[in-house]
Amino acid sequence: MTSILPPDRLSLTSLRIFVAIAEERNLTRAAGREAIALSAASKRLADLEADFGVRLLDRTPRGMRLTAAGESLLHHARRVLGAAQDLTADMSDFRKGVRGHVRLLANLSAIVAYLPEDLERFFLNHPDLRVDLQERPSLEVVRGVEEGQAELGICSAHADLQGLTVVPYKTDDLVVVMRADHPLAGRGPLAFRDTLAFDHIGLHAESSIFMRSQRAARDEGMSLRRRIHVPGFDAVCRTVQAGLGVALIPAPVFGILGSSMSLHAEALTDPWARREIVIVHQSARPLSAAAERLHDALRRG
Amino acid sequence: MTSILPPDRLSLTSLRIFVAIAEERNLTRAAGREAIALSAASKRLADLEADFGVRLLDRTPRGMRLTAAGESLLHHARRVLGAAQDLTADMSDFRKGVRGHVRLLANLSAIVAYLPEDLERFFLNHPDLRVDLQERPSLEVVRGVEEGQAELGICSAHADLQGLTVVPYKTDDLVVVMRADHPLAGRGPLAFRDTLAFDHIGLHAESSIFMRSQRAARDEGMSLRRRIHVPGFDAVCRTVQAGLGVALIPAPVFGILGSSMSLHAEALTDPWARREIVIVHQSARPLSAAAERLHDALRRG
DNA sequence: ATACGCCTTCGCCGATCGCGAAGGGTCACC
DNA sequence: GGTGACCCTTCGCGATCGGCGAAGGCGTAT
Repeated sequence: MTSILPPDRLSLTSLRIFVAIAEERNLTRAAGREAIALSAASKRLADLEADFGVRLLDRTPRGMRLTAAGESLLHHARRVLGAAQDLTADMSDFRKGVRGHVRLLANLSAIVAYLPEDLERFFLNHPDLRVDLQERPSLEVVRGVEEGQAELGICSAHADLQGLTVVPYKTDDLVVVMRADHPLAGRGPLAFRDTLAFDHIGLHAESSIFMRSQRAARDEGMSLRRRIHVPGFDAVCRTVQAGLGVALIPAPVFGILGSSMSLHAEALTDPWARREIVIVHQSARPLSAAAERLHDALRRG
Repeated sequence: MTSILPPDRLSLTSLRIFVAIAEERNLTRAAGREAIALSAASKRLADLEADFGVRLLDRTPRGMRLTAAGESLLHHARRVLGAAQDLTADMSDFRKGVRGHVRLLANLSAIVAYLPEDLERFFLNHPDLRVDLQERPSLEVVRGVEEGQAELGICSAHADLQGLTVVPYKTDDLVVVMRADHPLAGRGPLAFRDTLAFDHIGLHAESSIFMRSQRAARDEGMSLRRRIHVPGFDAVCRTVQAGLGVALIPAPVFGILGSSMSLHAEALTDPWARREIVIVHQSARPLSAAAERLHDALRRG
């Protein structure tokens, strides 16, 4: 039974140097890049191999080549170093006077439409707090909060929310954006059905807007003509501007992006176009002081 | 401009000890637990605080209490140490003779229905390879492969697969499971519509089976009566057995779980009940030798 | 007041780490 | 087939780091 060597004997410096060697495939260059003597780098590598009992690189006359074990270590080392990097970055914030940190997951609509102003106001009142905001599709927001990756989540209300505390955040309405010269422009509020004759520009396939509209198309007994998926509402709008089709976006997003691009929007009359956006957190664990503040601020926002 | 201190000055040992202190909220006990002298633990903690320039714990006469910065560090430290743990575990495999490691993401259906036998056969031919298998909903399988978290993915074919190389893996058919005394039992192949009068037991909301059947319900102009979501097909079957409703599961899964639970299954006639399951990987990056082997084995499986 | 629990500081010693120098391969080019 | 250009490894030395136990400060309990 070879006991797994405790993570102790492992040094982040060695990992960093290993990554450099693996990337450069050349000890000399790697040592230069890491500002360390060639001999020291060599020793660290040899020690790693000795500790793990595994050859990590095949030495060739003109450099080094990763073994399978080396490939695996490279992958893991990057993860470890990335996590360490995040750690120091956060600590550095605290040193600069930050007094609290909240991890927040939110869907793209919320990030584009509502969070900027709400967070701005929040930071005015709490300059000493910081928010780590990550974009996720609504379903993954829920998962992330359940798993404790983040304390707070913002997502559309239709995910499976049991075990979480839910408070309403915003209500938003989807609108149809199109070029000003589009046949549908100026016709007033539209039924989703009316848009099905045209190509739709969508976010990535996990987005709740896309899933929703696809379902709605089925409900109409038709299928959604989606010509392209692009990342981000700005890309959606530019694509619409290019005349590739129409798109569904939250009304506030149109207010931000659409006007400056001289696009046109019509309201959508279907009931599902009104979406409830909520704030969620684990019911079991109490919120940190910082998260509590943010939660309050968003709820009142 | 305070430069972020490089991850170098960070020692995994210090992090481990910090975690112990934070958990025990008592230096003496933490030092005992980590088998280190009290003085050494104290010094490591002091050094951490000095390096980060931040107070991590408030000293009270009866122990220690985490500050906000300490809470944050605890979170990060756990991540870093977890990653380091994974690293050493994998390296330990290699030392024991493993010659390759493949990270594989798959949806639950594949994991339950097909992978066990295919992997068994694979390991017979390749006892020196190892597979890290993680369950994800199909959409996240795709994301994981795109982001390089795993080399190979197995998912249903309907996700957005551009940029990935796709080969067919299996075709499976969904069946309706129910208790033997259920009204629908023994009526022969069913249309999904016929099941809508009864409660449905579902996997978590991200599962493609659930999303699919919900869409199908809409297509029928009805809504799915879902009484409960449970994690895992075994839980689904037990819930069905308890008489809480019917459920859709892949036919092979019924073969494995259903019979021993004296459940009954009927085929589903709707065309969407036949699902294509595929193997995907990044087209851009070449597969490692080990992944190549697994890919071949699964494809032929 | 005394004793106890909890943390910090200090001085000493052994282990670790980095550096430069020396060494030994392979390949390319005369 | 020598010679030089690379590329990596090994070795010995000095500096630094990290651990240990002893001594000390501080608050609380008795």
